Amino acid sequence: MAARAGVSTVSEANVVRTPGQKILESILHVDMDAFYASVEVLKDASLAGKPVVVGGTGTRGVVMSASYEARAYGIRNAMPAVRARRLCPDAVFMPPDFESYQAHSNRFREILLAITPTVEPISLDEAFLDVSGAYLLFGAPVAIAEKVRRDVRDGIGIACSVGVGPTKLVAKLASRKAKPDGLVAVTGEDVDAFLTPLPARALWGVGEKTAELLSRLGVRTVGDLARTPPAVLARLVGEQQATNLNDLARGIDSRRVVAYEAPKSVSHEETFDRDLDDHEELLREILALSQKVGARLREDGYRARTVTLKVRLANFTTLTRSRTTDPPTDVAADLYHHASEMFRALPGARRRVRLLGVAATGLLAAGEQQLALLRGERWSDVERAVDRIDKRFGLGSAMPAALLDRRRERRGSSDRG
DNA sequence: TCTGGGGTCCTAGGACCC
DNA sequence: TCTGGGGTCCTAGGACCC
Repeated sequence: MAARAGVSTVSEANVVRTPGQKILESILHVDMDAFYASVEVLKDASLAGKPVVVGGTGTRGVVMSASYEARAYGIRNAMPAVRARRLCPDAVFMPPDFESYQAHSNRFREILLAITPTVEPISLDEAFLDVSGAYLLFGAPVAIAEKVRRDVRDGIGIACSVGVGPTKLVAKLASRKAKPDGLVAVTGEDVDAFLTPLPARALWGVGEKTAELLSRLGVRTVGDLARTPPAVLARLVGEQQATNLNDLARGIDSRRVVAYEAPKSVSHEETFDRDLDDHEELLREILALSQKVGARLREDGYRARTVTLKVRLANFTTLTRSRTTDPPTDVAADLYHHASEMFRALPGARRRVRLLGVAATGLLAAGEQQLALLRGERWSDVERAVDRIDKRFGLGSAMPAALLDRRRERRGSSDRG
């Protein structure tokens, strides 16, 4: 892997403009390589050089991260675990350790913030940087990209790949090309040549379904897409998406790097090891999910206007039901009240359920709250007290009596909490 | 091959209001 | 009597991203 480092680097001379001229290629996309798997190797050095897979330890898991040694066997992210096992029976399968990933991610963010405040985290292991204001301190974008790679490797011990470009899309695609452990910079005049040959699937917003629709039109590459009139595209994918795709394909992407955006929803869901059909058991799961969502809302200081229940049946069909509440709430008892009512109202009782989820949307920050908190105050106080107990004695120290059975049932099973 | 969990965004129809 | 137009909100479903 190390042998590939820096292979595709475009020389700095291509990027720097004469003084006074704007440096256009100032967006960096930084992406740590095989992040979860790399953290597991840091935690246990004996895993180094082995095929390591995070996820897929349960009966229904998918691969969440695979080391490059595992990828050599054809193992990919989001692949069902059973298939990954078949491809490489000797791979080490690890359950995810999100606390550790979060800690390494915080460190990652600190390293990036030491370069510029304009850091937009995309996930735990990935971020955009706008370094147009960092020239005097750290030099041209490509020099900064090299510094980021050094700092991340020295500070965390994990390799990362960096893409440099004039837009988010180009920077993102450049970092993908740079993987693993590399750096690719694309200048403004090279954007067309860079984008045109890529498969349409590479673009943001083109997934499996859209790629299939496009291929029926004979559209396979980004270049094909750029040549397709938006009106033709619109019949397939809708007005908005058509304009969006046509712009991206021609290198037009005006999205800025935004350091912080308020969350729009908070949710928890769980796929069960086996399909459930017992009504009481399902209601207990809905209560447990409501508890988690409520705790998150209070911790982050939001109240939700809308509660959504998600139910995936054994045959994978997915139903959602949502309800807008007045006043907004951060109280788990309220979330449960609505979610359980919506569950009971579903047609066709006694169906086998594969997954349940509870989501809170229409979030209002504490500052935006009206004074209309007349209902729910009592429960809110109770749950705040539970939050304090959890903080002192660990999550789950205090819980509704209805959940005690659930906890006992799960002890000693696959549940590690 | 048999499909996780956390999110964002879009579409489309219906209700409701002016 | 047989039918407006626009705006906004709500709900259900689905594609997509990491």
